[in-house]
Parts: sequence; C-alpha cells; structure tokens
Amino acid sequence: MTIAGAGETAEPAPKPDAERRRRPRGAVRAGLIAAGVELARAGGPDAVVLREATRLVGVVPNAAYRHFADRDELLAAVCAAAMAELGDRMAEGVSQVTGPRDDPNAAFLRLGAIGTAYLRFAREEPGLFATAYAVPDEHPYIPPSEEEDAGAVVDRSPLGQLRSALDALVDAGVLRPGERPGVEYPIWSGVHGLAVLTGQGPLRDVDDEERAQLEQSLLSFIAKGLE
Amino acid sequence: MTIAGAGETAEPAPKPDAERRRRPRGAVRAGLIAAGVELARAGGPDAVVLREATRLVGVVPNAAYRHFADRDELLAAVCAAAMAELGDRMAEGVSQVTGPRDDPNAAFLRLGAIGTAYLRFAREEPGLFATAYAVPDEHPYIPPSEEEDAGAVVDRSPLGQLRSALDALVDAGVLRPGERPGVEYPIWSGVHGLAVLTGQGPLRDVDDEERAQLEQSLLSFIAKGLE
DNA sequence: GGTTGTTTGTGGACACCGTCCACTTTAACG
DNA sequence: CGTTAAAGTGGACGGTGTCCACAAACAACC
Repeated sequence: MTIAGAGETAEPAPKPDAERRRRPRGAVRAGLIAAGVELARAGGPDAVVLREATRLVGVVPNAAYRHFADRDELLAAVCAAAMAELGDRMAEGVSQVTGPRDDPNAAFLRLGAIGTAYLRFAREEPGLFATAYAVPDEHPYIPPSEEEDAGAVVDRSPLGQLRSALDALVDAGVLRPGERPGVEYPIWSGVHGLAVLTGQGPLRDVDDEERAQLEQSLLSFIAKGLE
Repeated sequence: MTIAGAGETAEPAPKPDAERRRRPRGAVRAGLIAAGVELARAGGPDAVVLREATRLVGVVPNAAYRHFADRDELLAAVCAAAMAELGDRMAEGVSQVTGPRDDPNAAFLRLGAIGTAYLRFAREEPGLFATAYAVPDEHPYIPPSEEEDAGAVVDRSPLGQLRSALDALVDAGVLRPGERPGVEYPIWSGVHGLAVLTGQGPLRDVDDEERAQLEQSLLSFIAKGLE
C-alpha cells in the first residue's frame, strides 16, 4: 500500500492514486448530472442508470452516494435539468417574435411560438422531453441554492411562459379578461397531449407531414377556443 | 416420481413432479399476462417484472420464455390488455347515455361521457392507464388470433369510440361536416394531456376539487372548439 | 401400442443494476 | 502541525433479464 510509486506494473494504470480527489469542489456532482442528462437525451429516463453515469465521470459507483441519496435523487436532478432546457428552448422561440407586448398580432404569434417550441422540443429531444416529466414520486424538486430576487427574475418554466403569454393576450385586448382564469390548463393539456401521443404514444410513427398537420390543427383548435 | 395420487402430503408440496405440465394449454401464457396486469395496476409499466409474474403464476422464471421472446413482449401483451380495459370502461360510460344516435343532445352527452370515462380511468387506475400507453418500441401489438368479421365488430379502442361519437355529432347536425376531418386529434390530445399531467405529471398533487374543475374547464374548452 | 419428435417447464449460470458496509485518502481548519 | 469531516475506494448482497443444456409431458405416426 504505502504511497509513491508502488504498484502500477503494466499500462492499464488503473489508479495512479494521486489522481484521486483532484477534481474541483462540486465537479463530481455536476458531472453526474451532466452525464445523466446525456443518458436521458439518448434513452429517456430509464436510461439514466447510476453506474453508467459514474463510469462516464470516471469514478466508482459508490461515489455517487456522496452526492445523492439514491438513484431517484440523481434522476430528479436530471429531470430538473431537462425541464430547464425545455424552458430555455421555449424562451428562445418566443424571443424571436418581435413587436410590443400588447400588440394583438405579436401577442398571438408569441402564444403560437410557445406551443411550437414545446412541440419542437418534444420532437427533436424525445428522451429529454420524457425525462423532464418523469420526476420520481419522492424528491419533488431540487433547489440547488437558488437566488430568489423576490420575483424580479422571470419564470422560465413552461407553464410560467404560457401564463405570461396569455396575460399579454389579455392586455392586448385579444382575450376577454373573463375568459383568462384557468385557460392555461386546457391549452397546456392539448399541447402536452399531442407531444406525448406523437412521441412515445400511439401516434409515434406518423411521418413528418402528418405530424406537421396535427400540430397545425391543434394550434388552430386552441385559437378557436380563445375566440 | 410415478403418477397417480402421489404428492400432496402437506401444503408446501414443493415439487410433486407430477404437478408439472398439468395446466391447460394456454394457461401459463394467460396467467403471465393476468399477473402482469395486476403488477401494472399496482405500479405501472416498470412494475411488470418478468420474474415476479412467473412467481405469481407459480412457475420458474425461464418458463416465460416459452411464451414470450423477452420481457418486452410480455409487457406489450400487458399493454394491450390495459388498453382493452380502458376501451371497455369508455364503452360502459357511453352506454349509460340514452337517446337515439342522431339526437343532438344525446350525441353531445355521449362525447362528454367519452372524455369523462377516459379521465376517470386515468384517475382511478393510474398504473393501468400509464401501462396502456407504455408500449415498447418493438413488438407494436399482439394479435392473439383475432376474428375479423370485416368491420362487423365495432371498434372499442379509445380513438375508435371518439371517432364514432364525433361522426354521430355530425349526423345530429351539431358539428358541420367540414369541421369534422381530423378534429379527433386535438380533442384526444387535450383529454390525454390532462390525464397525463394530473396523473404522473406536475399536476399530480392537486386535490379532488381542483381536479374536477380542471376536467370541467377542459371539456368546456373542447366544446367551444366545436362551436 | 411403442417409438419419435416437438412443446413446455426446470436447474444453473452470467452480467448488470441499485445499494450497503468498512476502509483509506484527501482537504479544510484550528 | 494534528484533528476531523468529506469524498472516493473496494467488496459484497440481493434482485433482475437472459442464455444454455436437460428432462418431462404431450402429440403424432407407423
């Protein structure tokens, strides 16, 4: 045992024993989450397997238990990251619509951009999309030292962005204020349902053209529901 | 070994060796599916564990491989059974609405009954509902010697029942024929999305009252989308 | 009816997974 | 310095899906 140059007979150089504990402070935890995200991207929530994540980070399986209580807690962190990525894509899609907040046309386009970005993410990143909504029953969410500026920061969650788009629609005079309360849920349900049905669901084998038509007809249906 | 009245000394009776191969023809396969359905009912698709199913049937794990290529094929059969049960519950719900097929009021009530039964099944049998839509990528579906009377039998699948309800709505003069093609998909998406979001999704912790309100507002939204 | 061959169930084994335990090393702090 | 808590290691256990070779039960055929 001892220290120094002991062992290391052949080239595998399994544990230089000086490479241990050289990583910066939170690197292993962050690396495990990043590895889990890549696993989820490729294979959905079931593919985020603890041992494989530690392998990718280059650490022994048990090391994960210094950062997460169990596999579900790691999965919860990965789910949060996936949800954040969905939120980022939606924000990016909305930001490409120009025009003032209370302009009727722009407000409507922004709502459409939200739905489109949501469906696009589900289509292009099916593994991450499924993972975002595969939060385990325990470990509701993981607040990794969030700075809370008392509402100064905008809500980048999918539901938050949908809500502000609908509020803007009211301010623009497109949606009657009496119709506003609670509309986010039917709309969210419709978009989410189509994403699931055409993702892992029974509609997963439709070709691109049909899929585009399904998305279009859903958005039209939602628009009609808003008058 | 021998035959006749051997074995049956006490209740453990581990392997009387004459108890082998005493089950009727397709009993093991049917038993495995039934056991899988109960596992899915209690814990969703991930709870459909091959070894546990064989344990419930009282057979060794490898026996399952005489009836299914692998665990996914068993799961596919369980998914089909779960989907069939969903279809049965919907048909039962619809059948409780009386009135002729082309009566506007009855036709509308039937459509509502379809959505209500769908959401009710998802709420009361979350494990089976999730399993019905957890069909593995391979093994699309399993036709266990289906008799096909060339359309004489009615389609009891959820989508089939939704379609016939919408067709009846057209025949009753409630829905304009031009609006009919493709409407089933936005409607299905909305109902399915709410079922998923309030089931395993982020809305799973809402209380019964809120849940009822969500369902009601979704059905109103859909009704408005149909004029 | 006895032989033969195909189904169906058995026993044992393998690799992989999540998780627990005891141990050693590292980093931080007085 | 020395001490102590955190972080990583090694080895083990039970559980799972799956493969292989073998034996019993059935079906079929001459």
